[in-house]
This record gives sequence, structure tokens and C-alpha cells, in this order.
Amino acid sequence: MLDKYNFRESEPKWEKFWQENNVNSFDKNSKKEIFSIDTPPPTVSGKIHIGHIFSYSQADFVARYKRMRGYNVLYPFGFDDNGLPTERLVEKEYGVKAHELSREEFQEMCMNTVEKYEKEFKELFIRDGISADWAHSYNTISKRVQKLSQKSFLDLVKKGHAYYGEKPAIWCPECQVSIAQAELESKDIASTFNHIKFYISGSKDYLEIATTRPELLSACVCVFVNPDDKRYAHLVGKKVIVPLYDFEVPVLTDEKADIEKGTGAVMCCTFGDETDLYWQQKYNLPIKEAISDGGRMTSLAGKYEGLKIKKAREEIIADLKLNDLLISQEEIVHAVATHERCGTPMEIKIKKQWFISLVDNKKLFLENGEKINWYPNFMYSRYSNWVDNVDRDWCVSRQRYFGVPIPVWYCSKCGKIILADEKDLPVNPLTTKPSKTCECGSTDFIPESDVFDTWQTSSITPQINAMWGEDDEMYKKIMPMSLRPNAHDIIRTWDFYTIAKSYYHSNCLPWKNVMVSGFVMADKNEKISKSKSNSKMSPEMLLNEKSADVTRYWASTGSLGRDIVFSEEEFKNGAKLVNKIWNASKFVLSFLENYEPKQTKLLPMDEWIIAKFNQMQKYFIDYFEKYEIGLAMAELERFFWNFCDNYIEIAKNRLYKPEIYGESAKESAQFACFVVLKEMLKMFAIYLPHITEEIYQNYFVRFENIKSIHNTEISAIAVKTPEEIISNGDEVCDIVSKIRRYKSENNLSLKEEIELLTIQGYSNFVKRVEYDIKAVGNVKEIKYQDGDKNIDIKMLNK
RNA sequence: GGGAGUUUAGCUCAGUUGGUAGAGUACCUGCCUUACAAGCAGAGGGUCAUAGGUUCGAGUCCUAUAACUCCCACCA
Repeated sequence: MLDKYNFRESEPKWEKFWQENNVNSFDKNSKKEIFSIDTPPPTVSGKIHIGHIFSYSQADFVARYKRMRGYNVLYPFGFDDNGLPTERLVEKEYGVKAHELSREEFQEMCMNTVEKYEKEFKELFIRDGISADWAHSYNTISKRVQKLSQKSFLDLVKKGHAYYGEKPAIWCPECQVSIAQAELESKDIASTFNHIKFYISGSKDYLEIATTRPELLSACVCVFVNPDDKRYAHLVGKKVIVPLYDFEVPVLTDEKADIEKGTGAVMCCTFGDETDLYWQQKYNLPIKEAISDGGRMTSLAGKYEGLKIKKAREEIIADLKLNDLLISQEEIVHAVATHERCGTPMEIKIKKQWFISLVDNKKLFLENGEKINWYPNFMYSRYSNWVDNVDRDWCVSRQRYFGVPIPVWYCSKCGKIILADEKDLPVNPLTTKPSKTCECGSTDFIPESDVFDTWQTSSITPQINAMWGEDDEMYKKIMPMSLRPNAHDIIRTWDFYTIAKSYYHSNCLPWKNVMVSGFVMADKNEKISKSKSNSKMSPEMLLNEKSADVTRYWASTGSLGRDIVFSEEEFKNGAKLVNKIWNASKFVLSFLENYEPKQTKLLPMDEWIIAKFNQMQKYFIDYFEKYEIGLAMAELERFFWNFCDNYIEIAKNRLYKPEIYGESAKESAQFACFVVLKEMLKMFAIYLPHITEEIYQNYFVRFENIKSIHNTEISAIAVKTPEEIISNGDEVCDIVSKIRRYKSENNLSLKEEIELLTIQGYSNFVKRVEYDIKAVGNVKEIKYQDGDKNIDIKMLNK
């Protein structure tokens, strides 16, 4: 019935079949309970790596499980295509710089690139058997999503959660864009502590100050010492002279000046770091800008104007040396906040920007986060840890091109902010004008040219999926969504912002459950990274060389939330399992040709395997309800190998030889084989959708009358089995195992005939299945006696 | 410095409510058994990180400690 299995032919065949037959479709009109998944829209940045395959497969297991447990599953799939990653990709692919082109030209390039990659991504995910409903897909740059993103923004403005303000923002001089706190990454960078002379005004003495950023001397506004620092008490209130620039700054005191650090005296520049910002605000210090948006020195820096930060630092140090102002240098490694995308140390710049308030509502975000079930549970502390530490509002303006426009204008006369009308969305303020005149009567407006941070849009994926503002009934039905699956790196961005937005928009949770998957590591302590190209296998290689099913098996093996090190070895078990499933099915089905399933009087060992199956399924379901997909699989797998190695070995004699054991003994085995294999395959279908479909379509489809195995339901086998059957049957396996051990220890073939088997101390149950024991052990005669549990074997030729 | 995770067989990991230490893999031994040698059967292999405590009984609960990992903070 089944022949050879060739995954290279079979897998794409069924993938096509599923798409054509809408096997994974969400049914809007169904009365079934909805299970909805807020799939992470992958960033279009060129490559999908095996980490994606790993975590998307894990989410897919849940989708398939829920579908087969009778839920109406909404499994949408989006692409996050706007934003910096795409721009960088396009700049690289076309060899252009965004700012050298017109906005339209550049956007068109982006659109083309995005389209190309999204097609590739989609094909790859389909190839992995991801059962998303592609009719419910979206991309963040589409008109529809732009509209929702802008609607979200306007809603926040109206509710007072988004505001326009001139505030210090975190600035990346490399990307020339403002970034959010969540986009910072702390990096250990080698630097030099430079001990510099600040002469005391009107004196030959100097104050020694240690700094890693001498290039900011021109932006120095004062010097701080600790109020308790006796060394400098005499200088407080005096003035010191900034070296090279020869202007005076006051010496002030503040607790934040650390006596232990450096020399205990610190220069405050606007802005070298967050502490400078703190001091500037606390003491209302003047603001001096020494660094331009592009990371070059401004005219304030005098002769260093135009130099890049690093170069300016070198030259200033050289000049300090030359003028005998440098006392000493000390090599250090210190943590520096950098832009996670490019690794450039951040700067602080005062900019007029749009912000979404976060700091004021931290408590509510924590409370809402706590209401969500986090799997594994400890991942909640990642979230709460982050929220606790948030100390700035979310800057959402980006001085970039390919993104959702901020739908506002500013009156050129009175400066009033004009918001776009919701009915006009999506709006591009650069190409359209407000529909009415300004209150001051002016009709001249300055359009906002910034676009949104990409997270401003990605943080409303539940709203996008639930048709917010488009279908109220659907929105009420879907929100909060059932599940958010994502890896642990984006808890602080995607999870956090999404929780915040849902609270602001609808005072609700975005989802009930979060399932956090681990990372695939290239090596211990080494993340897979594109730049290092340390990933030994690409997703394409895995899918084409190992098969999608085997790759998915690999994805099922890790513990939820824990990182795993990639190892090709781990694919061996999957390959063995797939092969075994095929062979076992082939064998079992060879006895089921022309079989018509009918309830028969079952023999005990057939009841046993059914009872074992039902028991295993309970554990399986328990694990799945906790999103423990790996443990669920282990449970199923263990049962399956037991089914093969014990049950089939027992049953096959009755299947082969009805003339000896009787027709009804065969029918009993047939029934058990039929139901157990069928139900087992359904469970395997969650993980191994292709091979199980192949077997199902070859045989079981005509009994189930359902077009795909993936549309069937997982359920217990409805056969009543006696209470004691499991332990009784296990005892039989124990006896069989002892027989095998005897033969193995005596270097005998397992088919060697046993003249006399004496079974001692086992329950009476074994007598009832004597024929099975005889058959599987090739035993001529069995005797029973009382005593401690044991067996004795007599061979003829011994 | 704050938060979290991990530590069980050579390796990768299970171990539910406390009750005689488990699987897979590797190694070793045997078996061509009328599905599968990508198979089957079997053997050896563990002071459950350490030290205390609770308990009749602790891998499991409590307290400390150590090592490794991750997140956050640390830019003078």
C-alpha cells in the first residue's frame, strides 16, 4: 500500500495541497471557539536564519494542536517591512544612500526589495509547514496597516498619551536617527581615561579631571565634586579654566559625583551621557552642542570642527599633550550604550520629537503584564525587570524615509499642530494638506517629514489582526488574542509596547498567553549572527537536506524558553523517527487492506495498547496546555516506539496466521492497529505534517472523510478498557523482556524456540494471553507456579 | 550592583503532589527475527554542583555557597 517515501517529492506536494484546499483557513462564521495567534511579523532584512525556523515551528505546533482540538484557529502572518533594517538592506543592494535620492525614488526601491523578500520568506515558511492562514497576512507598510498605525497614534494624542516636545532624545550619529531606550544595547568598549589639567582661575594650581570624552571639552558647562569630598571643598564655588578652550566654568557639588571614580571631580558636558543630562535638568545648566547630527564636531569645537568624534578625540588628546595639559592616560574597558543595529555609541540631542508616554504608567503595565500567562513563567520577570527600569518615554519619531508617516502638519504662522482627520487616513503630510485652515486663519503648513519608529506599528499587531476599527464584531471576538509567541529578545520591545498600546487603546490585554522560545546558538555563548556568518546551516539547507519534518522535529526537542546550541547530530533522531513511522505504517497497513473497521471483541493485549494510547494522550494534552511542546512530543514518541517494539511484535503473529490463532484474533489486532495508528498519526501530524498527510491520504482518508489529516480532531479512542489492563499488559511486556534478555545473554537469536517456559508469581492475567507470549517468544510450552516473580527457561539444545 | 535561569550517566536532556535514580545518544555484547540493519535485543555507566536544615524519608522543600549563562544598570 505504501511504497517508498521521498520527502523531496512529498513535502512540496502536500504544501501545495494545503494551500489549494484552505486547510489552515480561519472560518469567520464558525461557532467554534476561537484560538488566535499574534504571529511575530519577521523583519525584512534579507535573511531568515535557523533561529526563525526554530521558534516559528514551535508556534506552529500550538496552532496545529489547537486546530486539531476543535478550535477555530486564527493564525495570521505578517511582515514587518518598514523601518531602518529595510532601508539598510536597500542601500546595500542598490549601492545607494537614502538621502542622496528623492524620497519617492528610494521608497520605490524599498517596495521592490520588500516584495521580493516577502515572497521568499513566505515560500520558506510554507516549506517548513507553517500552517498560517495566508489570507490573513499583512505587511506593515501596506496602506491598511499605515492607516491603523496612524489611527493608533491619533488615538494616543487625543487621549494625551502621545505628545510633541523638545526633549533630549537618544541619537545615533551613524544612522542619524533618534532611537528609543529599547533599541540600546550595552557594549563593552575599550577606551582611555584621560587625566587632564583644569587650571583654577587666578591660580597656578590645577584641578585634575579624568574623562573618556575629551572631545567634549568645548561643551563643558561646569565641574562637579561630591559635597563630602574634602579634597575639593576649597574649590567649590570657584572657577576653573577649560583646557585648550580657555573659558571658565564653575565648580559645583552634587551627590552623583562619585568620590571613588576617576579623580572624584567630573566635568559636565551637554551632553556626554545620561548623568550630564540629569545635571543639566537639575541645575538648569546651559546647553552647548559640540556634536552635529551626523556625528561631527560643530563650530563650537573650534579648530576641530567637521572632524568625526573619534578623530577629534585623537587630535584633542595630542594637543593636550603638546600643551602639557595631559597628566596621564589609563586604558579601560567600560560599558557604553550603543545603537543595537549598528553598534555606534549613542549621543544625546535636544530635538523636537513625538513621544509616547510610558514612565507615568509603569505600574499599570506591570499589572497588565502580570495578568498574562507567561510560558515559561519566569519570563515575566524579564518583562517586569525591563518595565521597572524604563526611565524615558518612547520617542517614536524617526528621521527616515521608508516608514509610516506621522500624520501631522504644523502651522507655519502660529506653530499649532494640525492632526490629520481619521477619515482621511492613511495620510502622507508631505503630499497632502490639512482639510481645513488653521485656527489662526493661515493655510500655510509645514508637513512633518519624520516617519514612525517601526515598533509604533508592530505594537498594534493584535489590533491589525483583530480588524480594529474595521470590524467591531470581530474585534470584540478576537481581543484579547489567545497567544503571542516570540523569542526572549523582544520581550522589552514588542511585548512591552504591545501591552502598553492595548491598554491605552482599549484598556485591555493584547493576549492571554505569551509563549517565549529560546535562541538557537551557533556555539556555546555565541549567538547566530549574519555578520559572523557562523550559522552552519541555512534554513534552505535544513529543509532541502534534512526535510521539513525532520527540521520541525528538531525544533520540538528543546525546552521552552531555553537556548539550544545547534547540532547536526540532533537531526539523526528525527530522521530515524520519520523513517520508523513510515515503516511501521507500511507494515501495519499491509494487514489492513480491504479492512472495514468494526467493533470486535478485543483480546487483552489489544485492549492494553488502546488503554496505553489513551493514557499517553492525556499526558500529551496536559503538556500541550502548558505549551510544553517538547515534553508532549517525548511522551508520544515513547509510546510509539513501545507500540512498534512490543505491541506490533505481539500482534503480528495473529495478523500473519489467522489459521492458527483464529480469524477473530486477527480482527481484534486489526482493529487495535487501525485505531491506534490512526490516532497516533494525528498527533504526530502536529510536528510532522508532511509524512503523516502522505500516510493519511494513502489510507485513512476514506474512513475519516475529511480532506486533510490536519482537519481531523485529536481525541481519545472510544473503547472501554478494563481497569487493570495497563499494569497487566505491562507485566506481559516484562515477561517478554526477560525472555529476550535470556536469549541475548546466551547469544541466541530471538526466534530460537523455547522448549519450556516456567512463569512464576505473575498474575493470572498472563494465562489469558498465553498465546501472545508463546508467539512473541517462540515458546512451545508454558508452566505456571507460585513464588516470587520470575521466569525459568528451558531450551531444547542446552 | 539589580533580576532571572542552569548545574542529574561520557554527551543531550526528562524527573509532575517528597517514597528504591530515567530516556535518547555514545561505548560494549549479541541477533540477518516473514516491516524496518537508518533495524532488534541486552550489558555496563550517576556522592543528582557543594554545605547545612526540615522530614520516618529529599534529585524534589528551606537556607547559604560555588560555577556557568542570560537580561538590566554601570559611559566622569
